[in-house]
Amino acid sequence: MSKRIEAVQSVKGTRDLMPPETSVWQRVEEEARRVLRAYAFREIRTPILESTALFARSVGEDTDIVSKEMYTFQDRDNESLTLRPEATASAVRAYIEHRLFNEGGLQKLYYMGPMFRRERPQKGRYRQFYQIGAEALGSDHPAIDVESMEMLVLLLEQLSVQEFTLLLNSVGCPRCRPEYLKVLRHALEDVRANLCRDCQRRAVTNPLRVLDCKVEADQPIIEQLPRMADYLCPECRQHFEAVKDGLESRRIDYRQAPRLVRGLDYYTRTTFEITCSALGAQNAVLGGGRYDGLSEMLGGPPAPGFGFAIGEDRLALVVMDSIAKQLELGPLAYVAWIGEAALGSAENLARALRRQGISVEISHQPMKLKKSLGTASKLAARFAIIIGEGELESGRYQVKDMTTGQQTEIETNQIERYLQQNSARAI
RNA sequence: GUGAGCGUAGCUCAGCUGGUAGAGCGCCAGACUGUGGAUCUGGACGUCGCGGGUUCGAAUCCCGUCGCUCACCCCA
Repeated sequence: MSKRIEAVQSVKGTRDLMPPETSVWQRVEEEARRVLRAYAFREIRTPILESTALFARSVGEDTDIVSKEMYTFQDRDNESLTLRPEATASAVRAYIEHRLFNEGGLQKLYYMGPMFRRERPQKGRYRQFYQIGAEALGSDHPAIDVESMEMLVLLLEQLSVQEFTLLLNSVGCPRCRPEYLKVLRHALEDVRANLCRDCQRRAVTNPLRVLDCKVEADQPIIEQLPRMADYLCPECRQHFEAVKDGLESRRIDYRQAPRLVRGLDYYTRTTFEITCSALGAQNAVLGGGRYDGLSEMLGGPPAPGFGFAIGEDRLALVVMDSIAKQLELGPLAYVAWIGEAALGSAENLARALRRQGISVEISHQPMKLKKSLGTASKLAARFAIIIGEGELESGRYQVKDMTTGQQTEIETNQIERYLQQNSARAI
């Protein structure tokens, strides 16, 4: 007996994006491109596959991402390759490789595409996920930080995202951060016993994480812990103040988040995140910050930078409810033909309209008119064009507006114009 | 990687303490042979996630496995 063949399914943590969801993604990407272009960012496309060393050196050997989440394999010539877990490293690598620093001034680049991290999937977290990111390289001016955040807030507004919070912090630089960590560790030793179980562990493994604890009972203790902001060196402090002033003068709401910690080693000074309550546990829609030493870590010249990544999966999730329905547009016209004699004329009309970029659907099989209109209705077509014996003879086709039920006879060569004029919406 | 919950028709789900499957929505057809969305009537559709075990008998109980969800962790 033959055994039933098991259906192959998508691999864990990856998924197919299907209509109507894809129309939300298209909307998000269109708007992102528009806003990025408005702020003079230009697109780059880097490989998804990179040398493992790139991420080890930039993101950091000891981070979770590098130490346990990367898809890494030996190529046939034994080179170690990795599916990118993020793209800032790639962007900076490309910046160095193509000597963009020789062009002087600021280089503003953006990218979008899939990233890979082998984590346990859950809502808003996938093994293949998508980011839209941008990097501004070649300046450490605080206005870069402010302008980027301004742009992101604009993007969210354009996408009608309602409830979001901008969280801001400074993680200092290689000069002042170690000093703070020492102080924090010391402070934690005294209060450790009173913290929750998780924090007792974090106090040793990753003291910064204690600051991010959500347990109610721990909050009073955490409040009392030393803050990075109080240990910034003069330069970092000045930068932080300038960023805050910039946001305030532009009327951009933010919340200072002394506990906001980012898990990548290359961050310096400004770090930020925008969260959305609608997302649940994985509530960060986007995040980023400054990385003034990254170029040098990757063998390039000094080139301070600021960048961010938007979690497209999460942003799409937030945008979904509000606009998914209104984005689902059917074809502008459905061609309903009656009888084999009308098929040729119907196909000619469909082709002519389609060549003008008008979205048209047509049946390749004979159907009763009733069924044709039912299909047009189901597809949410705006118009149905009816072509039968009478229409063939007169050369005037019936054009029915499916929203009003109104029907008009239109000269064949006038149909395109009629459709354009009588539809308020885009093709 | 750890812990918990869940996988039954295309979708949302019901199925009590084991007696080999049901509803709503959707789909198809007809009432209505060139006019859709409403109504009525009829119809099709299930590897009960997969594999094994217990049993006379398993969607139901047990074990394993895959997947999803939630939390931890981490981050986008």
